[in-house]
Order: sequence, then C-alpha cells, then structure tokens
Amino acid sequence: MKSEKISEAVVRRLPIYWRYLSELQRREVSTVSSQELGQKLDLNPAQIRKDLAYFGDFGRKGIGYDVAYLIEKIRHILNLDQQINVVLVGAGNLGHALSNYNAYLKENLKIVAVFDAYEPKVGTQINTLKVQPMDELYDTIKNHNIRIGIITVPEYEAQQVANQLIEAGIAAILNFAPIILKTPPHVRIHAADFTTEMLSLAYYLEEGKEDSTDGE
Amino acid sequence: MKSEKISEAVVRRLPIYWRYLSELQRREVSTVSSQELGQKLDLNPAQIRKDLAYFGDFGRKGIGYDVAYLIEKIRHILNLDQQINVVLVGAGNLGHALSNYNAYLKENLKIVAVFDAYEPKVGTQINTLKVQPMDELYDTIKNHNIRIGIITVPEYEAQQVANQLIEAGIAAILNFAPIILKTPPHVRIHAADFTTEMLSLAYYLEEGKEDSTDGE
DNA sequence: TAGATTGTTAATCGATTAACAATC
DNA sequence: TAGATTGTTAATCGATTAACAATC
Repeated sequence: MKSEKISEAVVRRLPIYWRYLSELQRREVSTVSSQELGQKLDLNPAQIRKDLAYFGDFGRKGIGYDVAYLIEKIRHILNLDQQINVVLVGAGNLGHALSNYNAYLKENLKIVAVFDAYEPKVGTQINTLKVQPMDELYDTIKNHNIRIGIITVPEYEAQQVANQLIEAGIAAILNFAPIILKTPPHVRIHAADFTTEMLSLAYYLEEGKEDSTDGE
Repeated sequence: MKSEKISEAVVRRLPIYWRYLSELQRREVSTVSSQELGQKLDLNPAQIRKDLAYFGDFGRKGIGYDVAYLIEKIRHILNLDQQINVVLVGAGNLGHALSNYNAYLKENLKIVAVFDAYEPKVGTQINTLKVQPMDELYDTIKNHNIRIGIITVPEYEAQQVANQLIEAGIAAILNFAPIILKTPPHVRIHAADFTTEMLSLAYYLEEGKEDSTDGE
C-alpha cells in the first residue's frame, strides 16, 4: 500500500476490473494474469499492474492474481463493503430508468430516495420508492446518511438542486443535466450528460462527410 | 487551421464550449474572452485558446471571440451542419428516456429509428417512432444513412448488437451496456455505463468511512 | 496610445508503456 | 530448474499551463 494520490483515470478503471473479475468468478476461473485482463479489457498489462499496485501487492509473481481475492480488495477500495445510500432528484423518464438499475447496483450501493419538485409527481411510486417533495430533501439525506446524489432534473434547476444536495452534506454527485455545476472542491462531481456525449461522437464522423464513401 | 491530430480531451470540450456559447447568444452577448469562458466552465483560459486554435484563428487579439461566429465554427467542426441520423437499439426504460432527448439534440442530430429484439416490444410506439424488429436493422441503417448507434440492451446482448451495427456500416457507438465492446479500430466507441460511473464515484467517499465525521 | 486578449512556444506536469530484477 | 508473471523503475508520450510577442 503506497500513499500517492490516485488519479481519476485509475479510479475509473477499477470498476471495469471489478466487473470483469466478477464475470470470471461466475465462470469459476480462479486466477488471472494482467496479460489476460489487458487483452479482455483493451488495456496495457503494465497499466493494470501499476493500477493495482497503488493499493497493495495483490498478485503473485509467476502466478497472477487470485480472482476472488482481487474482487474482495477492489470491493474494499471502492468502499462497497459498507452500505452507500444514494438519492435521485428528478423523477422524469431518465430518473425512472436509472432507478431501475438498483437491482444491478446491489452490492451495497442503493438508491434509497427519489425527489421531484413538480407537485403532481410527488407521492407517485417509482418501483419501491415513493417520490418525495423537495422540502424533505435535507432531512432525508441526513437521516439516511445519504452520500451520493444523482441529478436528473432539467438544466435550469440543476445548480439549485446541487446546492441543496451539498448543503445537506452529500459527498459526490452524478450530474445528468447539461451544465457545469459550481461546487466546493470537496464535493466530487461527475458529468454524465447524454447530449454532450452525442455531440462529441458527432465529431468523429468526418469520414462520412462525403456521402457514399465506402469503408475506411 | 493546423492538421495535428486532435486529442479526445479536446473533442470532449467542444460541445461544452458550444453549449455555453449558445447560452450567451440567447442572452445576446456578442463577444466573449477565453478568460470569461474559463471562469464559467472551470477551465484554464490558455487551454481554451489552444483548443480552438487547433481548428483555426477564430478570435481577435485584444477583443476576444465573436459568439455567433464561434458557434458557427464549432457547429461545423462537430459536423452539425449536416443531418446526422442515429439509431437506438434496446427499447427498455433507458432507451425510452434517451429517445426523449431528441428535442434537445435537434441541431441536425436525431434518433430516427428504434429497434428491439423482444417480440412483444416490436411495433409499439416510442414518441414518434415505431419499434422495429432486429432483422430490419441492416437495411434501415443503409437506407437512412445512419451513422451513430446507441446501445441500450442488456449486457449479454450488447456485443452482438454492436457487431450488427458495425456490419451495417455505423461509424460511432454510444454504449450504455456494462461491457467493453470488441470493435474494429475505425469505429468510435464511447462508454456511458451508469453502474461503472456510480462505482467510481463510490471511491471518493473515503472520508465518510467513519460515520458522523462532520464536514471536511 | 494604453489596455486587453489572442495564438503559440516553451515549461511543466502527469499518465502510459517498456523493461527487468525478483520470485513463485 | 525453466517458464511465467508480478511490482517497480525508467523512458516515453501526451496534455495542461505559463508566458509573451503580436495586434486589435
């Protein structure tokens, strides 16, 4: 275990490792090398070894990594050995869709409350959750020790919702609204905006500018 | 206009510039400096100038950037001065939610067809679009000159769907399934998986490991 | 002219990859 | 022992930032 600062790039790869390791476990594979992982995940094996080595000596020279052990380690690194409660604000179509992921998230990461500012939405059911009004946000976050917020409200409400989440002590936000949130440095923001994503993909279509050019 | 290779980091910032510039335009602001842009978007002004300079000399020394002109330029760089057709595969909750973004995408980027492999879903209506069966995928992509595919099917179907999209000549894929797609190098893949995103956020909760520590 | 701001070069910082001794 | 594979150092590559001449 070193104590260098871990870069975001590394952190973003951890769930990817974890996901594939879980698949290996289901297939009852007990050992895997950085070589194999790299092949499967399209990453450089040295990078994988380096990533993992930030957190400890998890592998065995000449052998590779024990799948079950590594899963357990990454699980710990990602804080998934504790219950992590999540709140979702904005019960529109997207919010609805995301709350269905609860089943997949399992593993101690769970959306436990849904909020919406729109009066008629309040009280309606989303899966097992009842949509709550915004004025219950603060207390709910405090009482349920909610640590992550998901924002799926329209652009013009997003900053205000973020403010409320942060005031209530949330530590991290996943923002689906197409806006750069202004937040204090101790709050972690990840942008997950669909339209931005689509627009940047459009950049790569240059080849197709002339119609009916075939292949590369 | 230089012809260096543009990095993905630069490309991902272009839509963000564009978005904010559009807001300025709505507010009838006609000129903006890299300084102001940087402040608003949490970016280094030098980086913004450098990003834009890859594509041309869009600014005026001593003055800044003309908002309308720069919008037009970025619009062109992102290929949005042509119609870009998009197909969505997987008409579940998430697919449904995304197809609602069509209104926002406008600007020549549009989801024009939706597919699903599940028999009873076929023929149902999603907004203005009728869900089509998978065996019409190839011809539809060809006939409508569809260039981008969105994958919102379950993990175990994603690779196969990607193969079909690529075979039909799609140039870029936005993948919401939690799996690393194996694709030829000329196809651009962006991952947009919700669970991976959530897991990486969980990493940053370390502070909260001990309960009831207050603030930072 | 004085002040502002670009475009660009050079400096810095950080992330990825190659290489290899250690060792299972 | 021979072969495999890690953890880590050093080399490389790339992206960000600072600085400033050019110029509006």
